[in-house]
Amino acid sequence: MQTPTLRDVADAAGVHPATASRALNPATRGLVNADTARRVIKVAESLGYRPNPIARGLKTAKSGTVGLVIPDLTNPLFPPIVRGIEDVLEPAGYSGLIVNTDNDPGRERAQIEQLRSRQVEGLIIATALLDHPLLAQLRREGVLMVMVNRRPDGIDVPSITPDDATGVELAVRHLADLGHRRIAHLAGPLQTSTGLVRARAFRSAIRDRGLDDDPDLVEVCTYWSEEAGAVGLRTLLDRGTEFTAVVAGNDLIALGCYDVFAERGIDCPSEISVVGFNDMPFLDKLRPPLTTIAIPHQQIGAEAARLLLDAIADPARPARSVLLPLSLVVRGSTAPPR
Amino acid sequence: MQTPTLRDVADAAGVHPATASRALNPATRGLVNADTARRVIKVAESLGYRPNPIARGLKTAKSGTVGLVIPDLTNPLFPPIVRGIEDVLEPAGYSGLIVNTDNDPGRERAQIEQLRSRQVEGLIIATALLDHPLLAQLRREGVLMVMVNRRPDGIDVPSITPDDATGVELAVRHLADLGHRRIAHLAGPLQTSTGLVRARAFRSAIRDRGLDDDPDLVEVCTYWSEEAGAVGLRTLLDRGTEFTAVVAGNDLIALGCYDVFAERGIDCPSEISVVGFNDMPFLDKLRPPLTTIAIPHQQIGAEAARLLLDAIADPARPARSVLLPLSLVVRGSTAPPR
DNA sequence: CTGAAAGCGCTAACAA
DNA sequence: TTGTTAGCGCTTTCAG
Repeated sequence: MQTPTLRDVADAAGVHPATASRALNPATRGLVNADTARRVIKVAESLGYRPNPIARGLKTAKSGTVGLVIPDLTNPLFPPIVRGIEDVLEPAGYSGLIVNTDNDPGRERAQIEQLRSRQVEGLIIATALLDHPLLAQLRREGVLMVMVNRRPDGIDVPSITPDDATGVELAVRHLADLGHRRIAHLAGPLQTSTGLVRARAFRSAIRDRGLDDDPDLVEVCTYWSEEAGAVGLRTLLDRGTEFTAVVAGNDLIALGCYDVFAERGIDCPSEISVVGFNDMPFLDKLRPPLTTIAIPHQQIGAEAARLLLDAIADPARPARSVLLPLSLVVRGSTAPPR
Repeated sequence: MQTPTLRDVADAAGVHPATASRALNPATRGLVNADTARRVIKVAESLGYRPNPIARGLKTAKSGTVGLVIPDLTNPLFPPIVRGIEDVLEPAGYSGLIVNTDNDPGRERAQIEQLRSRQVEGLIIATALLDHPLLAQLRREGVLMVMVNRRPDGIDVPSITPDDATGVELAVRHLADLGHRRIAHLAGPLQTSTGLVRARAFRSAIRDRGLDDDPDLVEVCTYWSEEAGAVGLRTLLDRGTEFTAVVAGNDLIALGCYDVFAERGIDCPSEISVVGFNDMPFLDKLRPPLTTIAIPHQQIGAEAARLLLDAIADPARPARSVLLPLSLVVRGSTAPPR
């Protein structure tokens, strides 16, 4: 026999399907005679009954799924976020549908379309969403959304982002405490909100501490990649500006610095200290282990899921946004200047 | 107006919903007058009609989803696999529902239960599934499955696994070619099929090439972890057995070796060469960059998804199993013995 | 080639 | 407290 339906349970328990439905649903169980309920539940168990959420969804217009829109699961940034999301979705009876957009606006659009047709109840969006109009349109159509890692400006969507400014501040303070006065910044692309926020935070952290605020100490990388980081550091070095430490826009950019160190025979940390950003896995295995700012990715995911679940429960509730605190992880790539 | 239904389209096109359904479904479009079909399609487009897979699923008993059962998305092994899976699922109109089991048999059982109630059409299983009976039961109940990274013995389920034996062979050959004669093996836990297969392959590769086949050269690690790898190497070293190279059960174990090298002032590769297994991300950033065996994780995922899709299309087709070839990535941790 | 009718499994009024 | 009825959006016989 195939998996039993509600009808089978009802028949076996000698009640009407509607009664069985009420008995089996904790929310409506109160409407049913306790004995009957018990009996129905027992029968359901013995039959191995499993409710069919699809059928339920058809009726209630709730699918019990949410869409997770990420650029690329292969980017080490995202697995912990997704894990955090799943961890709160699951106990709530929800499942996440993951799509990878590779940051291609066309795919993004198509994938979101897909998700919507699958009747997801909301979207957790971790992509850059270059196609800003899409965001606005989704909002207009009443699609529930939470943005991760990115605060959409000019549009009222709940978001959950790391407190990048304070993170940069942490890095600068750490270096200043070690005695560095001339600290460089290899910024990420300024079109990305992260790149911009961090670069701005860097300048103000430098100024706040009265360190050398020299525009030549900032170099903008064209991508968030090792290659771009290497290019950036080379430019900085070739410019002849003096500096004893660099705050990298993220860990990948810091990794690019390592390449340049090897290539030019520069010793880290004795000649140049480096601080990364993100705390990717295995950074502690590098020589030297990379000092970096840790982002609580999993919590970010968890928080995002909570926000979305809240929005689903009460769509009218105003959009909250959360800023998550970061922490400094001191390893071997930073030391006092010599 | 809410998202339009098939009825809306039919009304607007002046046809019966059934006709609209036929026109919109490529598979049944032939049953309909070409002109009518065109008209319906046009109307559907202009209305922004999106079919509701849930409703369709209710009727056809197909959900368009498959379950992905993995231990922990946070383990760098799995993201590429999942990505590979998604990449073939998506164009086929399927979505993957991911669950993390943390290798807890109870959770695994519950999660699979969950997936089944969500009417997944099949399961891609990447966990150890310690609870072997569960596997057998699922088979018995006709659940379509594909195993990843693990060949279930004694049970007829399609699987897609890396060709570990040849991988180990590759590593041993590489070291032998460099001139090593006494090669050690830090095996992964022998209760895991991977650990066992690799350890066996090691012995036979050694014998095949006429190298020193000394049981003292093999040490079994209790986990697939750095810590266990470090412990293993220390044991090997303390035993006093001579060796100039080690084949690690996986990259994490190799990383553990790096720790011991640092701790005992051993130079790699001049004193001891190391080969890892897996080619995790960022291995090229280590000092020295780790030579390792690369597993085509993404292809594994893609292949697994294809297998499952095939099984869904034709459940009667006999279980195929695929062995994927590995490759050697030579980096800086291997050199001729001195 | 198209329409009518029924039903997938479940839930939500409404009535009894 | 329980049963009746209807219907979510779609597909699929079966007629016409």
